Amino acid sequence: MDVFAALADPTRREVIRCLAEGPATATELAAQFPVSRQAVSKHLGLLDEVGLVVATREGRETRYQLRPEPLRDAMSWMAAVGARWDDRLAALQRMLARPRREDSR
Amino acid sequence: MDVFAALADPTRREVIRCLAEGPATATELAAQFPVSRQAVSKHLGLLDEVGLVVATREGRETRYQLRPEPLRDAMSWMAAVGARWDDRLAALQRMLARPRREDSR
DNA sequence: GTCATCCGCAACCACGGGGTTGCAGATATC
DNA sequence: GATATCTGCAACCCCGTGGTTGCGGATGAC
Repeated sequence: MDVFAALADPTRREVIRCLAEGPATATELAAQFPVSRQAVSKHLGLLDEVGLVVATREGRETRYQLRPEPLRDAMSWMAAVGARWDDRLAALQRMLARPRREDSR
Repeated sequence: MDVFAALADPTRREVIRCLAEGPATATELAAQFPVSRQAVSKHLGLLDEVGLVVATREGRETRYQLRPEPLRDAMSWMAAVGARWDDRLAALQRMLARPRREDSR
């Protein structure tokens, strides 16, 4: 399962959107979704495998936190593909290719 | 089927990569893949539905051409999600949000 | 200690989608 | 006109996966 496949599911994208506003547990997230806690938990497990999320256990609950780095990889691929067809994507590609160290957050 | 789902399949991504180097027909593409022509044709049909590709019939063959606009939409979503977690993604989001008219090549 | 939560694991189901093969239609080529 | 390509449509198979339910194990509250 790669990043694109992880982003393919609408529920998963919504989970990501929620996590973008702050860390949360599986049950908290499941409360705002029409699916069961187990389903959300599965999605979070997938997102964790791909690296889009990190899980930290605190007592009896585990908080999930967004990790946007894989998104940059995906965007890099897209920018590279579209670079020779779209000037703005070419500009984005140059931007993404430029390595920096003071990255995430 | 949305753009992310379209990008989820590795074969489809490879097709897109090939089309980035120039238009091609289904049979031409199938020649460089381990799958049948029909499979490639299906993928091209999907990519057409999503808008990542346009098909133009010339005589008895149909050429497929890349159309990178949907990629920008996808990148825009990702940038928006990661914006509050990553400064560079925030910069990209500002860049993608800026509307222009002299777009796709 | 007892009870209530929160969680993960496992089994199970249903559906979609990637792949194949086969065939019929349309277009160049001779 | 006869033939060879190029294509699209349809039927079919199989496996991955999103979803469910049920259960048992940890942890916190009383």
